[in-house]
Amino acid sequence: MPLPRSERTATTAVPEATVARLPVYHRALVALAERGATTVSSEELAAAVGVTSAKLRKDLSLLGSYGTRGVGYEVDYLLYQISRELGLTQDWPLVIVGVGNLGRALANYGGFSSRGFRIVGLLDPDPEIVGEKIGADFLVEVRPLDELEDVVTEAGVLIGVIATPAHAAQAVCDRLIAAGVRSIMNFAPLVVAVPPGVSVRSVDLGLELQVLAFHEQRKLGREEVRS
Amino acid sequence: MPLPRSERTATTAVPEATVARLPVYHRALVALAERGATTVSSEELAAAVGVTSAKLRKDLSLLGSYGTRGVGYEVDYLLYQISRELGLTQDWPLVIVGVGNLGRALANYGGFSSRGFRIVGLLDPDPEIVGEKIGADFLVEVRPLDELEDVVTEAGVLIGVIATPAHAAQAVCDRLIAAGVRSIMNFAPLVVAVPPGVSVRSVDLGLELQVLAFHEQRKLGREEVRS
DNA sequence: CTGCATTGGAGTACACGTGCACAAGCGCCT
DNA sequence: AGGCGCTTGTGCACGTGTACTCCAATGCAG
Repeated sequence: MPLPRSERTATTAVPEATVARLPVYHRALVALAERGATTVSSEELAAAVGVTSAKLRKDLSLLGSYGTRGVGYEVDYLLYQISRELGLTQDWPLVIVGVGNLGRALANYGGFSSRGFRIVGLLDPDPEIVGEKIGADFLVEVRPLDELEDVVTEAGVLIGVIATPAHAAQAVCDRLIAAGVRSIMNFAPLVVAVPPGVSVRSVDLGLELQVLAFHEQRKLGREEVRS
Repeated sequence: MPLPRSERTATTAVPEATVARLPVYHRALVALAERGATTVSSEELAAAVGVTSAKLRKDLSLLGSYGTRGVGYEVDYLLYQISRELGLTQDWPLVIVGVGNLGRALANYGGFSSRGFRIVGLLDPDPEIVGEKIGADFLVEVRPLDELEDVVTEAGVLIGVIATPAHAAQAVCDRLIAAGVRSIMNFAPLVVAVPPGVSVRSVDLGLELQVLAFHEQRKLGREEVRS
């Protein structure tokens, strides 16, 4: 939704709204594959992810004509195609800056490695944390914040995760970009400024709750009126 | 975007897209207030949150005509109005189910209490974790999962947070709703099914990264073509 | 091999959200 | 007291995304 117009590649033009849904399809397909399903109809898959079947078909048709009429989509094949489109078939090294509670949660989150994301660096300024080994599978050692540029350069990191307090976020963001990172995942509760060409996605945990509170308040208001 | 049409209240009709931006405005205004600003123009505030000034003004005008022409918006006053609209002026008790890394991160997240959210229950099935005291300010004790219904009922909890593994999420969700919860914040990587009238917001950490990977792959593809 | 039922894919109409531009209103300065 | 400049608020047109409908392709059964 941010994403300046110029950024939108004209090559195959997949709408942003569709891109946002592709990972959801991917997730649902993985679940189906684990359950042993070989084929799935647009109707079934749509129900599983909570969209209409028409939307699902339109989304998938943007990627190509995978799927056979009269039968549906072959789970494995579709899964591969979506993975390829999302870039999940290749290896994405990433760094996480800030090893607080959230940083640890991210480092321990199992859903990364299975999707091609590999944590190659954990960085924190606190000397007490530096040296600590974190992560369930790959034991990654926390390194001092000063080595940020080294880690990024050595491993060719293109994606950086900011899990620092708000006051440190912008500085970290600038350093990441200067070192060569071009996609930022920001968990700090502020809008980070980036030069054009750099993608940012922000997730603010408190922000999501506020949206829920808004709807909840509306529900309460309506009930009062009704009574 | 999910949200069935019938759900959209006709009372004052604030578009969903605007609701999603209000917390961002709120956040920026808090930062401005801390910096000592008394008034702010739509241009300034828009720049701070990364939207156009027209969009910002239109959003704010939906709430009412706060702000004086020729001057701008009074920070404190606008902050109060947005807070009220979002329901941040009242107290929202909430429970967090699943005290893993993410659950801890949420429990320790400082941004909740200042926005009216109060964690009244931490629940986990693991006996080793039960009894542990978590949280920086309010020391909340982890209680066994069986007491979910008790906690929800006693404190009148309307908002529930699911921070469990995927396989446990749907069952927890059902129990929360049965106990009286009407808004679900879901961090488990799956789409939870809920009856109509219940709001759900899902945040999948891995999902966001996949969107970034998609854009990054597009950038790489374009560079290859160019060279 | 033929007919039928099923299902993906394309085309179309509509609604929502966005950006632009202008008018209305407030405060300040002369 | 009056005009001038600044900023808000809003009507309108545009583009994007979504929902709906139709059609043809395809597998399966007889």
